[in-house]
Amino acid sequence: MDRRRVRGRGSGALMASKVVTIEDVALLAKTSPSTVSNVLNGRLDRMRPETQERIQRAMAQLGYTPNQLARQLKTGQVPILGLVIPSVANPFWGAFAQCVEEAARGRGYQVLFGNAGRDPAQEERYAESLWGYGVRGVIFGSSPLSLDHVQGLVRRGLRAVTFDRDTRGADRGVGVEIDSISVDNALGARLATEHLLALGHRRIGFLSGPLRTASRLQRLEGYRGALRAAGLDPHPALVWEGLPSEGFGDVEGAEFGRRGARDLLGLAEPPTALFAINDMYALGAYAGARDRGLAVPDDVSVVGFDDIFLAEVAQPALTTVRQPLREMLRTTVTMLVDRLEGSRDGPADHTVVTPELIVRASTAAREAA
Amino acid sequence: MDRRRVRGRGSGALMASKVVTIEDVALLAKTSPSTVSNVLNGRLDRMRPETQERIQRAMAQLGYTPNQLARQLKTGQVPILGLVIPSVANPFWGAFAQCVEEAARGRGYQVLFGNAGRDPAQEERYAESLWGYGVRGVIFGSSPLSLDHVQGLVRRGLRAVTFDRDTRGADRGVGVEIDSISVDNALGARLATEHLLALGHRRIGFLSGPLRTASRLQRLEGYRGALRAAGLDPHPALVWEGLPSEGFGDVEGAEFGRRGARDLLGLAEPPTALFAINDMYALGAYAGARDRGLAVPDDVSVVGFDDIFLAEVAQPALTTVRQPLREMLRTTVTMLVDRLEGSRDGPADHTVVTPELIVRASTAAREAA
DNA sequence: GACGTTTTGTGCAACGTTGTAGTAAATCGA
DNA sequence: TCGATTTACTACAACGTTGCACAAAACGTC
Repeated sequence: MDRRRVRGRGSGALMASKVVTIEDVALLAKTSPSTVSNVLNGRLDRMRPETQERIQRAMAQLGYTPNQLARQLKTGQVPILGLVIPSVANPFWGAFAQCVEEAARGRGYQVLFGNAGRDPAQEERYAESLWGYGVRGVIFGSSPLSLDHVQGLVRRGLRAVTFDRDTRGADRGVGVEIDSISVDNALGARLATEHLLALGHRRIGFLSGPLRTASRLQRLEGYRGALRAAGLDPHPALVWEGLPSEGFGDVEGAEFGRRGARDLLGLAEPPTALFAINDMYALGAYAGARDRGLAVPDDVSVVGFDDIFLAEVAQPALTTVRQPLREMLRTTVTMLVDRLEGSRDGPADHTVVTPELIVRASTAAREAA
Repeated sequence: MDRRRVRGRGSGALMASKVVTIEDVALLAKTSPSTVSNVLNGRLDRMRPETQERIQRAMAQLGYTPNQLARQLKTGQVPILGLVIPSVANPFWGAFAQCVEEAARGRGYQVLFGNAGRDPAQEERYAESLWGYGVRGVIFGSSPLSLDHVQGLVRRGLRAVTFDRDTRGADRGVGVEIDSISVDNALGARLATEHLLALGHRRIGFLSGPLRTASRLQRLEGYRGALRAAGLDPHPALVWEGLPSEGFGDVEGAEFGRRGARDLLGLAEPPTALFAINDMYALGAYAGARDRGLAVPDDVSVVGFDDIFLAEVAQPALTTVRQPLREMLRTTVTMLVDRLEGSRDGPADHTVVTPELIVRASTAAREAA
């Protein structure tokens, strides 16, 4: 009986499609699958140029594309990096994903991404499924405080790098290797706060969503530290945390910022400046100020964090704390791929990058009221 | 000799990692790989509940994750949808990717995305590599005018849907099945232009990057049609196309919009209103107007296209033509998955969705100058 | 022309999973 | 107690590729 393919049977219901295999190529080129495989893997010294050329022609003629699934079934992994982020719909994470993809492409890897909305269960499901596809390296963008949910996978050999999430504590607990990279969040927040203090502001609001990530807590600390250093008492009422039941504002960051600004500016003694947890919140704060009939920067100064490209285009251009995203992610990808390919080993690396304050038009000296 | 794994050899240099296989589970559960496979595939009627439970326990204990690579080697495909877009860094495409991911998840698929920057060669490389991973369904977001570069793959069985790109012409040429979905671009542009005309504007600029996509040309036609219908002669000088040598402004849309607005508003007879090819351009146009010392909407009205979430937050809130992205992409994913799973067949489907004008604060009646 | 040597090419057993075709064990009817 | 059924489970050959170990030419060399 002819053993050639009979596809599309079974319960799976996925449809048939004709696939050109290495064997078809070998047949047409009058050679063996092994030799074709040798061509694919660059072992050209093991054949006559003439043979190679015949194979190349056959491949082109049949439109052959190697089946990566089968190819990597032997090695057990696949040149894909997993990327777990809260939501690509947020311009910050969009730019993030773009930078990761560029850096990965430079190393011959592709990127499989998932929006996990900072939900540990979702992150875990996601990481599990990546593992199942042979993905052995994952970048976690701003995860929840704990990484327990991926420890199992990491123990089994998953290489991970976290962005904006210091994993030093986690390491000690379980002896597991997780690299991390982040900006010095406390410093960034201090820079922003000191800038506002220098402009004469004394009541400075802190505009954040839920404080359940390491980076947000660090920014809060930086803000408080700067206030204390200036002899001011950080007032809890000026810290806006949203409602605990709600999300992190990853999709609706601007909406959160708007509501928060409206709330803070509606206080009996409203702040004269706002430090937002990120640029989307800050841009939302513009709208919130407008809702209260206040102008930026004349009535309220606003500082953001991240320096997304919208910061410069915004009206007025946003003063913000810049994270050098592209460079950071190049480093991240390098760390990860080096570990995957075995050229780096040893204890986890925790890179901390220095942020920079970019002064634009959204901050002004407090009117001598 | 023990045949258990010896990994990490070979030239590939990809590192070892211990992998739990179906056989390990079978061993621990004192049963056969086949039975474990039956559990995995829900054929529970073929075993005692007790056996099933033993297997479940073994899987949990070993932390077993099925190897999708091997699993799908038989079926030849994988529950992943490919997504080819210009750039995730652009908030529109970010939201786009998010919607696709949500819809795909609802159908049990994941999304592998790539930024192709509208470069046909890049798109082709990308589609090839997706094919190699067993991906049999791809969504193309706003591709170049021609789809020749993926025809080969489509003939081999790739299922594709294009967004914002009518493939009717392509079909006739090669008899290949490509579904498409798009908004009625001409109508959207007409709506926008008529709105501006109704406000009394007579010199209306058309702010676009290179006109090398179907959707952009259609929008231009809609704009021209509306002008003609109002008895006006569309003036070529009012159509800004950027420089042909440059990109499409997918990453730097706002920057393009800013430059274009600056150019148009610097004309001897400047327009009093601008219709931007998309919202990022429109937001950039705000900055361009500001550069010229003009205010929106007092001195210039601006209309965008897409209705990205920033449109509402912007200062002033942007009047724009809304594309119902979420619904469109749900339809797109449904079409694609149905084809993949064989529940839909027949000739290509070309869905055209009706856009809606959302009037906000960036347009105003022309001052009776 | 018999022997090494190099060059060029091939056979085969994996990789982890699936589904069919099968066997073994339990149950049943008479 | 014997065959016939049903139930519970398993053997095995794929899927497309890889890389080692091996084989067959081709080429000296004396």
